[in-house]
Amino acid sequence: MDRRQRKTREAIFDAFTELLSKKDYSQITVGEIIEKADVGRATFYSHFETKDFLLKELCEELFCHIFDTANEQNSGHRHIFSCDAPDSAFLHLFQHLKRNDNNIAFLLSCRNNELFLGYFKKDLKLLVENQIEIFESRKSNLLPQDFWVNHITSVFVETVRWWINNGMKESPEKITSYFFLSV
Amino acid sequence: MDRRQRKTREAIFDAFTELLSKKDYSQITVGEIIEKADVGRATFYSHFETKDFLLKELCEELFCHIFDTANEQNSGHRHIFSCDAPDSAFLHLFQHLKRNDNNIAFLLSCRNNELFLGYFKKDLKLLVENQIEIFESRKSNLLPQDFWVNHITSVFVETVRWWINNGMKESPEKITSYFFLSV
DNA sequence: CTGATAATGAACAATGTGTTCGGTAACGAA
DNA sequence: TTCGTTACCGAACACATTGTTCATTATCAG
Repeated sequence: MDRRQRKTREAIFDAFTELLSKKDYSQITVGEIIEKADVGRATFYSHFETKDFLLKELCEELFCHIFDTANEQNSGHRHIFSCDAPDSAFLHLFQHLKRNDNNIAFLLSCRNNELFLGYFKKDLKLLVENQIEIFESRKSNLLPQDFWVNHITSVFVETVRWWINNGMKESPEKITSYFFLSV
Repeated sequence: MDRRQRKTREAIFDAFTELLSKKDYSQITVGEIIEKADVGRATFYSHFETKDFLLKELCEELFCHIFDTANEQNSGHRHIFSCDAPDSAFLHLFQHLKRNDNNIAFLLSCRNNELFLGYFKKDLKLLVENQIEIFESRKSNLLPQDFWVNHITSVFVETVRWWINNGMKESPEKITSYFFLSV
Protein backbone atom coordinates (compact mmCIF):
# COMPACT_ATOMS: atom_id res chain seq x y z
CA MET A 1 0.00 0.00 0.00
CA ASP A 2 1.28 3.39 -1.00
CA ARG A 3 2.67 5.44 1.88
CA ARG A 4 0.40 8.33 0.91
CA GLN A 5 -2.62 6.09 1.13
CA ARG A 6 -1.64 4.78 4.53
CA LYS A 7 -1.12 8.29 5.81
CA THR A 8 -4.47 9.66 4.72
CA ARG A 9 -6.27 6.54 5.86
CA GLU A 10 -4.65 6.90 9.25
CA ALA A 11 -5.42 10.61 9.39
CA ILE A 12 -9.07 9.97 8.60
CA PHE A 13 -9.34 7.21 11.19
CA ASP A 14 -7.76 9.43 13.82
CA ALA A 15 -9.97 12.39 13.04
CA PHE A 16 -13.03 10.18 13.05
CA THR A 17 -12.09 8.61 16.38
CA GLU A 18 -11.52 11.99 17.94
CA LEU A 19 -14.87 13.27 16.70
CA LEU A 20 -16.61 10.20 18.06
CA SER A 21 -15.42 11.15 21.51
CA LYS A 22 -17.22 14.46 21.24
CA LYS A 23 -20.45 13.88 19.39
CA ASP A 24 -22.90 11.33 18.12
CA TYR A 25 -22.00 9.33 15.06
CA SER A 26 -25.07 10.62 13.27
CA GLN A 27 -24.07 14.21 13.96
CA ILE A 28 -20.59 13.86 12.50
CA THR A 29 -20.29 15.15 8.94
CA VAL A 30 -17.80 14.28 6.26
CA GLY A 31 -16.89 17.95 6.22
CA GLU A 32 -15.76 17.82 9.83
CA ILE A 33 -13.78 14.65 9.28
CA ILE A 34 -11.80 15.94 6.33
CA GLU A 35 -11.18 19.26 8.00
CA LYS A 36 -9.73 17.61 11.11
CA ALA A 37 -7.87 15.03 9.04
CA ASP A 38 -6.72 17.80 6.73
CA VAL A 39 -7.45 15.96 3.52
CA GLY A 40 -9.45 16.91 0.46
CA ARG A 41 -13.07 16.00 0.03
CA ALA A 42 -12.36 13.96 -3.07
CA THR A 43 -9.65 12.11 -1.20
CA PHE A 44 -12.07 11.02 1.46
CA TYR A 45 -14.50 9.61 -1.05
CA SER A 46 -11.72 7.82 -2.91
CA HIS A 47 -10.99 5.96 0.32
CA PHE A 48 -14.46 5.37 1.71
CA GLU A 49 -17.73 5.09 -0.13
CA THR A 50 -19.67 6.68 2.73
CA LYS A 51 -19.38 7.47 6.41
CA ASP A 52 -20.97 4.10 7.19
CA PHE A 53 -18.21 2.30 5.35
CA LEU A 54 -15.64 4.30 7.25
CA LEU A 55 -17.14 3.01 10.49
CA LYS A 56 -17.24 -0.51 9.16
CA GLU A 57 -13.62 -0.51 8.06
CA LEU A 58 -12.48 1.04 11.29
CA CYS A 59 -14.19 -1.72 13.23
CA GLU A 60 -12.76 -4.41 10.99
CA GLU A 61 -9.28 -3.07 11.45
CA LEU A 62 -9.69 -2.75 15.20
CA PHE A 63 -11.30 -6.10 15.89
CA CYS A 64 -9.27 -8.03 13.36
CA HIS A 65 -6.21 -8.14 15.56
CA ILE A 66 -7.91 -8.70 18.88
CA PHE A 67 -9.98 -11.62 17.61
CA ASP A 68 -7.21 -13.17 15.59
CA THR A 69 -5.06 -13.53 18.66
CA ALA A 70 -8.05 -14.71 20.66
CA ASN A 71 -8.75 -17.42 18.12
CA GLU A 72 -5.13 -18.50 18.06
CA GLN A 73 -5.44 -19.00 21.76
CA ASN A 74 -7.91 -21.73 20.99
CA SER A 75 -6.14 -23.28 18.02
CA GLY A 76 -3.59 -26.05 18.04
CA HIS A 77 -3.88 -28.87 20.49
CA ARG A 78 -4.02 -26.95 23.74
CA HIS A 79 -7.69 -27.28 24.55
CA ILE A 80 -8.11 -25.54 27.83
CA PHE A 81 -11.81 -25.91 28.22
CA SER A 82 -12.30 -25.18 31.85
CA CYS A 83 -14.28 -22.18 32.96
CA ASP A 84 -11.58 -21.42 35.47
CA ALA A 85 -8.79 -21.66 32.94
CA PRO A 86 -6.72 -18.60 33.72
CA ASP A 87 -5.80 -18.17 30.08
CA SER A 88 -9.08 -18.71 28.33
CA ALA A 89 -9.67 -16.73 25.18
CA PHE A 90 -12.23 -14.69 27.05
CA LEU A 91 -9.79 -13.63 29.70
CA HIS A 92 -7.47 -12.57 26.89
CA LEU A 93 -10.19 -10.44 25.39
CA PHE A 94 -10.75 -8.68 28.68
CA GLN A 95 -7.01 -8.14 29.03
CA HIS A 96 -6.81 -6.65 25.57
CA LEU A 97 -9.61 -4.28 26.41
CA LYS A 98 -8.02 -3.25 29.69
CA ARG A 99 -4.80 -2.40 27.89
CA ASN A 100 -6.95 -0.32 25.55
CA ASP A 101 -4.93 -1.31 22.49
CA ASN A 102 -5.89 0.90 19.59
CA ASN A 103 -8.46 2.72 21.68
CA ILE A 104 -10.81 -0.19 21.38
CA ALA A 105 -12.12 0.18 24.90
CA PHE A 106 -12.51 3.87 24.35
CA LEU A 107 -14.61 3.37 21.24
CA LEU A 108 -16.71 0.70 22.87
CA SER A 109 -17.45 3.08 25.71
CA CYS A 110 -18.27 6.22 23.78
CA ARG A 111 -21.70 7.62 23.17
CA ASN A 112 -22.24 5.42 20.15
CA ASN A 113 -21.12 2.14 21.56
CA GLU A 114 -24.16 0.42 20.06
CA LEU A 115 -22.57 0.73 16.66
CA PHE A 116 -19.26 -0.75 17.71
CA LEU A 117 -20.75 -3.40 19.93
CA GLY A 118 -22.78 -4.55 16.95
CA TYR A 119 -19.67 -5.25 14.91
CA PHE A 120 -17.90 -6.57 17.97
CA LYS A 121 -20.68 -9.05 18.54
CA LYS A 122 -20.46 -10.37 15.03
CA ASP A 123 -16.81 -11.35 15.44
CA LEU A 124 -17.35 -12.57 18.95
CA LYS A 125 -20.04 -14.98 17.89
CA LEU A 126 -17.53 -16.91 15.78
CA LEU A 127 -15.28 -17.27 18.78
CA VAL A 128 -18.12 -18.49 20.95
CA GLU A 129 -19.12 -21.03 18.35
CA ASN A 130 -15.57 -22.34 18.34
CA GLN A 131 -15.49 -22.60 22.09
CA ILE A 132 -19.05 -23.68 22.72
CA GLU A 133 -17.91 -26.86 24.46
CA ILE A 134 -16.66 -24.77 27.36
CA PHE A 135 -20.20 -23.92 28.19
CA GLU A 136 -21.72 -27.38 28.17
CA SER A 137 -23.97 -27.78 31.18
CA ARG A 138 -27.29 -29.09 32.33
CA LYS A 139 -28.87 -25.88 31.09
CA SER A 140 -27.33 -25.98 27.64
CA ASN A 141 -28.88 -29.40 27.01
CA LEU A 142 -32.35 -28.04 27.65
CA LEU A 143 -31.99 -25.12 25.24
CA PRO A 144 -31.71 -24.97 21.45
CA GLN A 145 -28.13 -24.79 20.26
CA ASP A 146 -28.31 -21.42 18.52
CA PHE A 147 -30.28 -19.91 21.39
CA TRP A 148 -27.44 -20.97 23.64
CA VAL A 149 -24.73 -19.52 21.38
CA ASN A 150 -26.61 -16.26 21.14
CA HIS A 151 -27.02 -16.23 24.87
CA ILE A 152 -23.33 -16.64 25.63
CA THR A 153 -22.33 -14.08 23.06
CA SER A 154 -24.81 -11.56 24.39
CA VAL A 155 -23.78 -12.09 27.97
CA PHE A 156 -20.17 -11.48 27.07
CA VAL A 157 -20.99 -8.30 25.17
CA GLU A 158 -23.16 -7.04 27.98
CA THR A 159 -20.46 -7.85 30.48
CA VAL A 160 -18.03 -5.81 28.44
CA ARG A 161 -20.51 -2.97 28.20
CA TRP A 162 -21.11 -2.98 31.94
CA TRP A 163 -17.41 -3.18 32.71
CA ILE A 164 -16.43 -0.35 30.39
CA ASN A 165 -19.30 1.91 31.37
CA ASN A 166 -18.33 1.47 35.01
CA GLY A 167 -14.77 2.57 34.38
CA MET A 168 -13.16 -0.88 34.12
CA LYS A 169 -12.38 -0.87 37.82
CA GLU A 170 -12.33 -4.66 38.10
CA SER A 171 -9.31 -6.66 36.98
CA PRO A 172 -9.61 -8.75 33.82
CA GLU A 173 -9.48 -11.85 36.02
CA LYS A 174 -12.33 -10.61 38.20
CA ILE A 175 -14.54 -9.64 35.27
CA THR A 176 -13.82 -12.98 33.63
CA SER A 177 -15.10 -14.68 36.75
CA TYR A 178 -18.23 -12.51 36.62
CA PHE A 179 -18.75 -13.56 33.03
CA PHE A 180 -18.40 -17.28 33.70
CA LEU A 181 -20.52 -16.99 36.83
CA SER A 182 -23.42 -15.32 35.11
CA VAL A 183 -23.42 -17.25 31.87
CA MET B 1 -56.36 16.58 22.40
CA ASP B 2 -57.81 18.09 19.28
CA ARG B 3 -59.16 15.54 16.83
CA ARG B 4 -57.08 17.09 14.08
CA GLN B 5 -53.94 16.65 16.12
CA ARG B 6 -54.71 13.04 16.89
CA LYS B 7 -55.32 12.31 13.24
CA THR B 8 -52.09 13.77 11.94
CA ARG B 9 -50.11 12.24 14.78
CA GLU B 10 -51.59 8.88 13.93
CA ALA B 11 -50.94 9.36 10.21
CA ILE B 12 -47.32 10.23 10.86
CA PHE B 13 -46.82 7.25 13.15
CA ASP B 14 -48.35 4.94 10.57
CA ALA B 15 -46.30 6.30 7.71
CA PHE B 16 -43.16 6.08 9.81
CA THR B 17 -43.89 2.51 10.83
CA GLU B 18 -44.49 1.48 7.25
CA LEU B 19 -41.28 3.09 6.09
CA LEU B 20 -39.35 1.35 8.86
CA SER B 21 -40.41 -1.96 7.40
CA LYS B 22 -38.77 -1.06 4.12
CA LYS B 23 -35.58 0.82 4.90
CA ASP B 24 -33.10 1.82 7.54
CA TYR B 25 -34.07 4.47 10.03
CA SER B 26 -31.15 6.61 8.96
CA GLN B 27 -32.24 6.46 5.34
CA ILE B 28 -35.77 7.65 6.02
CA THR B 29 -36.29 11.34 5.32
CA VAL B 30 -38.87 13.71 6.70
CA GLY B 31 -39.93 14.29 3.13
CA GLU B 32 -40.88 10.65 2.71
CA ILE B 33 -42.75 10.55 5.97
CA ILE B 34 -44.92 13.56 5.24
CA GLU B 35 -45.59 12.39 1.72
CA LYS B 36 -46.80 9.01 2.89
CA ALA B 37 -48.66 10.52 5.83
CA ASP B 38 -50.04 13.17 3.50
CA VAL B 39 -49.42 16.10 5.79
CA GLY B 40 -47.62 19.38 5.28
CA ARG B 41 -44.01 19.86 6.15
CA ALA B 42 -44.78 22.57 8.67
CA THR B 43 -47.31 20.26 10.29
CA PHE B 44 -44.72 17.60 10.88
CA TYR B 45 -42.37 19.99 12.59
CA SER B 46 -45.16 21.39 14.74
CA HIS B 47 -45.66 17.87 16.11
CA PHE B 48 -42.09 16.59 16.35
CA GLU B 49 -38.93 18.52 16.83
CA THR B 50 -36.90 16.06 14.74
CA LYS B 51 -37.05 12.55 13.37
CA ASP B 52 -35.30 11.32 16.50
CA PHE B 53 -38.07 12.69 18.68
CA LEU B 54 -40.62 11.01 16.47
CA LEU B 55 -38.91 7.69 17.16
CA LYS B 56 -38.74 8.43 20.85
CA GLU B 57 -42.41 9.32 21.14
CA LEU B 58 -43.45 6.32 19.11
CA CYS B 59 -41.55 4.05 21.47
CA GLU B 60 -42.96 5.75 24.53
CA GLU B 61 -46.48 5.32 23.26
CA LEU B 62 -45.89 1.71 22.32
CA PHE B 63 -44.11 0.59 25.46
CA CYS B 64 -46.15 2.64 27.87
CA HIS B 65 -49.10 0.28 27.72
CA ILE B 66 -47.21 -2.98 27.67
CA PHE B 67 -45.08 -2.10 30.69
CA ASP B 68 -47.88 -0.52 32.65
CA THR B 69 -49.85 -3.73 32.60
CA ALA B 70 -46.69 -5.73 33.30
CA ASN B 71 -45.97 -3.63 36.36
CA GLU B 72 -49.55 -3.93 37.60
CA GLN B 73 -49.04 -7.66 37.46
CA ASN B 74 -46.48 -7.24 40.18
CA SER B 75 -48.29 -4.65 42.29
CA GLY B 76 -50.67 -5.30 45.15
CA HIS B 77 -50.02 -8.11 47.53
CA ARG B 78 -49.83 -11.04 45.14
CA HIS B 79 -46.13 -11.65 45.09
CA ILE B 80 -45.68 -14.61 42.84
CA PHE B 81 -41.96 -14.86 42.93
CA SER B 82 -41.35 -18.29 41.59
CA CYS B 83 -39.54 -18.74 38.35
CA ASP B 84 -42.14 -21.23 37.34
CA ALA B 85 -45.03 -18.93 38.14
CA PRO B 86 -47.22 -19.32 35.08
CA ASP B 87 -48.34 -15.71 35.30
CA SER B 88 -45.11 -13.87 35.96
CA ALA B 89 -44.79 -10.40 34.54
CA PHE B 90 -42.26 -11.77 32.10
CA LEU B 91 -44.64 -14.33 30.71
CA HIS B 92 -47.14 -11.52 30.23
CA LEU B 93 -44.58 -9.55 28.25
CA PHE B 94 -43.97 -12.49 25.95
CA GLN B 95 -47.72 -12.93 25.52
CA HIS B 96 -48.13 -9.27 24.62
CA LEU B 97 -45.42 -9.59 22.03
CA LYS B 98 -46.91 -12.71 20.54
CA ARG B 99 -50.26 -10.99 20.14
CA ASN B 100 -48.29 -8.24 18.38
CA ASP B 101 -50.40 -5.47 19.90
CA ASN B 102 -49.67 -2.23 18.11
CA ASN B 103 -47.08 -3.86 15.90
CA ILE B 104 -44.61 -3.90 18.75
CA ALA B 105 -43.17 -7.24 17.76
CA PHE B 106 -42.96 -6.10 14.20
CA LEU B 107 -40.97 -3.00 15.11
CA LEU B 108 -38.70 -4.92 17.41
CA SER B 109 -37.94 -7.29 14.56
CA CYS B 110 -37.32 -4.85 11.76
CA ARG B 111 -33.98 -3.83 10.37
CA ASN B 112 -33.49 -1.18 13.01
CA ASN B 113 -34.41 -3.16 16.04
CA GLU B 114 -31.37 -1.79 17.87
CA LEU B 115 -33.12 1.53 18.20
CA PHE B 116 -36.31 0.06 19.58
CA LEU B 117 -34.60 -2.47 21.78
CA GLY B 118 -32.67 0.39 23.33
CA TYR B 119 -35.83 2.12 24.48
CA PHE B 120 -37.41 -1.21 25.33
CA LYS B 121 -34.49 -2.03 27.58
CA LYS B 122 -34.80 1.21 29.48
CA ASP B 123 -38.38 0.44 30.50
CA LEU B 124 -37.61 -3.19 31.10
CA LYS B 125 -34.86 -2.39 33.55
CA LEU B 126 -37.36 -0.76 35.90
CA LEU B 127 -39.46 -3.90 35.85
CA VAL B 128 -36.46 -6.09 36.57
CA GLU B 129 -35.45 -3.89 39.48
CA ASN B 130 -38.92 -4.29 40.92
CA GLN B 131 -38.80 -8.03 40.56
CA ILE B 132 -35.19 -8.64 41.36
CA GLU B 133 -36.09 -10.93 44.26
CA ILE B 134 -37.30 -13.51 41.75
CA PHE B 135 -33.77 -14.01 40.62
CA GLU B 136 -32.08 -14.49 43.96
CA SER B 137 -29.68 -17.39 43.74
CA ARG B 138 -26.25 -18.57 44.70
CA LYS B 139 -24.90 -16.72 41.68
CA SER B 140 -26.58 -13.43 42.45
CA ASN B 141 -24.87 -13.29 45.83
CA LEU B 142 -21.45 -13.49 44.24
CA LEU B 143 -22.06 -10.67 41.79
CA PRO B 144 -22.52 -6.92 42.27
CA GLN B 145 -26.16 -5.92 42.46
CA ASP B 146 -26.25 -3.65 39.41
CA PHE B 147 -24.23 -6.11 37.37
CA TRP B 148 -26.91 -8.65 38.18
CA VAL B 149 -29.78 -6.34 37.24
CA ASN B 150 -28.08 -5.47 33.98
CA HIS B 151 -27.51 -9.10 33.30
CA ILE B 152 -31.14 -10.13 33.75
CA THR B 153 -32.38 -7.22 31.70
CA SER B 154 -29.99 -7.99 28.88
CA VAL B 155 -30.81 -11.67 28.87
CA PHE B 156 -34.49 -10.86 28.58
CA VAL B 157 -33.92 -8.42 25.73
CA GLU B 158 -31.70 -10.89 23.91
CA THR B 159 -34.25 -13.63 24.42
CA VAL B 160 -36.87 -11.39 22.86
CA ARG B 161 -34.55 -10.57 19.99
CA TRP B 162 -33.79 -14.23 19.34
CA TRP B 163 -37.44 -15.22 19.57
CA ILE B 164 -38.66 -12.53 17.21
CA ASN B 165 -35.86 -12.96 14.69
CA ASN B 166 -36.64 -16.67 14.57
CA GLY B 167 -40.28 -16.07 13.76
CA MET B 168 -41.72 -16.46 17.26
CA LYS B 169 -42.34 -20.14 16.68
CA GLU B 170 -42.18 -21.02 20.37
CA SER B 171 -45.14 -20.42 22.65
CA PRO B 172 -44.89 -17.62 25.23
CA GLU B 173 -44.75 -20.29 27.91
CA LYS B 174 -41.88 -22.10 26.23
CA ILE B 175 -39.85 -18.94 25.66
CA THR B 176 -40.48 -17.90 29.25
CA SER B 177 -38.96 -21.18 30.35
CA TYR B 178 -35.96 -20.53 28.10
CA PHE B 179 -35.55 -17.16 29.71
CA PHE B 180 -35.67 -18.43 33.27
CA LEU B 181 -33.43 -21.35 32.38
CA SER B 182 -30.70 -19.22 30.88
CA VAL B 183 -30.75 -16.35 33.33
C1' DC C 1 -72.10 31.36 15.62
C1' DT C 2 -67.50 32.66 16.94
C1' DG C 3 -62.95 32.97 18.62
C1' DA C 4 -59.19 29.84 18.91
C1' DT C 5 -56.34 26.55 16.98
C1' DA C 6 -54.41 23.38 13.53
C1' DA C 7 -53.24 22.31 8.84
C1' DT C 8 -51.75 23.96 4.32
C1' DG C 9 -48.41 24.85 0.71
C1' DA C 10 -45.02 27.36 -0.99
C1' DA C 11 -40.98 29.53 -0.39
C1' DC C 12 -36.55 30.11 2.03
C1' DA C 13 -31.60 29.89 3.70
C1' DA C 14 -28.49 26.81 5.38
C1' DT C 15 -26.17 22.69 5.42
C1' DG C 16 -24.55 18.27 3.82
C1' DT C 17 -23.69 14.84 0.06
C1' DG C 18 -21.23 12.75 -3.50
C1' DT C 19 -18.95 13.73 -8.04
C1' DT C 20 -16.03 15.88 -11.45
C1' DC C 21 -11.68 17.55 -13.33
C1' DG C 22 -7.30 19.66 -14.47
C1' DG C 23 -3.14 20.49 -12.12
C1' DT C 24 0.48 19.19 -8.73
C1' DA C 25 3.35 16.36 -5.96
C1' DA C 26 4.87 12.11 -4.09
C1' DC C 27 5.72 7.43 -5.02
C1' DG C 28 8.26 3.02 -6.36
C1' DA C 29 10.76 0.49 -9.73
C1' DA C 30 14.34 0.28 -13.06
C1' DT D 1 18.36 9.79 -11.37
C1' DT D 2 14.76 9.07 -14.33
C1' DC D 3 10.15 7.97 -15.64
C1' DG D 4 5.62 6.38 -15.68
C1' DT D 5 2.11 5.81 -12.26
C1' DT D 6 -0.75 7.00 -8.70
C1' DA D 7 -2.65 9.73 -5.05
C1' DC D 8 -3.82 14.14 -3.45
C1' DC D 9 -5.57 18.84 -4.03
C1' DG D 10 -9.12 22.32 -4.21
C1' DA D 11 -12.60 24.30 -6.17
C1' DA D 12 -16.68 23.88 -8.22
C1' DC D 13 -20.89 21.46 -9.10
C1' DA D 14 -25.81 19.57 -8.92
C1' DC D 15 -28.58 17.75 -5.79
C1' DA D 16 -31.07 16.38 -1.58
C1' DT D 17 -32.48 17.35 3.10
C1' DT D 18 -33.37 20.15 6.93
C1' DG D 19 -35.90 23.21 9.71
C1' DT D 20 -38.34 27.80 9.54
C1' DT D 21 -41.53 31.34 8.09
C1' DC D 22 -46.00 33.22 6.82
C1' DA D 23 -50.31 34.28 4.89
C1' DT D 24 -54.40 31.60 4.00
C1' DT D 25 -57.83 28.14 4.74
C1' DA D 26 -60.26 24.59 7.30
C1' DT D 27 -61.73 22.57 11.51
C1' DC D 28 -62.45 22.52 16.17
C1' DA D 29 -64.95 23.15 20.94
C1' DG D 30 -68.18 25.65 23.59
